[in-house]
Amino acid sequence: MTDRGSLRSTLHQRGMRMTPQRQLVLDAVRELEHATPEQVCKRVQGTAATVNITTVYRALDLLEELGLVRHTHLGHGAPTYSVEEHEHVHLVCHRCDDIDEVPTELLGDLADRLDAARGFALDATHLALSGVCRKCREANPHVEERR
Amino acid sequence: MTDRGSLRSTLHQRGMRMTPQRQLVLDAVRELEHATPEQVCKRVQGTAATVNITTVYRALDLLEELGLVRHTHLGHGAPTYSVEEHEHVHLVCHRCDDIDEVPTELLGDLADRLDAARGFALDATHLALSGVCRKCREANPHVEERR
DNA sequence: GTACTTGCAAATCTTTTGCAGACTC
DNA sequence: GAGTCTGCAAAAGATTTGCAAGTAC
Repeated sequence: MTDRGSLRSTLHQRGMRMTPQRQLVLDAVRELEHATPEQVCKRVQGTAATVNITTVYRALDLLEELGLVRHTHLGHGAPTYSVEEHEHVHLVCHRCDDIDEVPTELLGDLADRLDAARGFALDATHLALSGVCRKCREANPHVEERR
Repeated sequence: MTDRGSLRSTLHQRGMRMTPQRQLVLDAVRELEHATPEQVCKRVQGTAATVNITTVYRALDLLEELGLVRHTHLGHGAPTYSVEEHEHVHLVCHRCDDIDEVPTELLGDLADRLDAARGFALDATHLALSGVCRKCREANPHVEERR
């Protein structure tokens, strides 16, 4: 149900439409990756200057409900949105705020272990792992400051 | 430098003091575990009603700078504070918002693998892992909704 | 015409900042 | 008396809500 046609009909069943604003928001999320609502709004306004941030929030909610985008908490406040297919684990450096991505396979059997230990179904892509990135470690090897 | 005496002298070196408000905030964090600034404030006000939320924020910042407390992003907005020694990985259920904790050892060699793959120094306690807890899975086994 | 969408303004919530008075040494 | 600490009020930033006007079918 990810292709354009079925998206339209999914919306239609609910009496909703794929409006230009919603399409622009979806496009912006696709293009930007890891964008905050604010950033998405800026991007959309590059094409259609009058689109309101309120509309962006509402569109993001709707698109998330439809399973087209998802949001990830990268720490320090702002959630970021990306398209649903964009599946990997995020690594956030809390020194420079850089975001790196690694395939979920790198987690190995962590999900299984959490399931076994606590019955917890891990959703690895929803949250980021925090730490210090290579660049920052090389720049300043001793501090392991946290934010 | 975690005991009361050296804390006092650390503060003193900076021309600062361990005021009743700061002590109350520290106590509240100790008692509550995973408390938001809001919750800490409520707790403190139970003892000293006039303490302002501003003071709580400032005390939390200071205590964090001193390495006595740390904050963790558990997703959906609010950071929560806990005492520094409180070291484990948090599992947040995004259905019921329940927080579970597992020893960091359960991550196995994840930290090593991230280091090897990306030179990333994982700080496992800073962020939570997100997913669905046992209770919610049993209550409603099919949905794997995200928040 | 009805129902959905949008933009705008205002409300809300969280966190930060400026400042004057109180307190400590 | 100098410098720190606090409470209050206001500012700032992010997100949500109410509502009237616009639009699609």
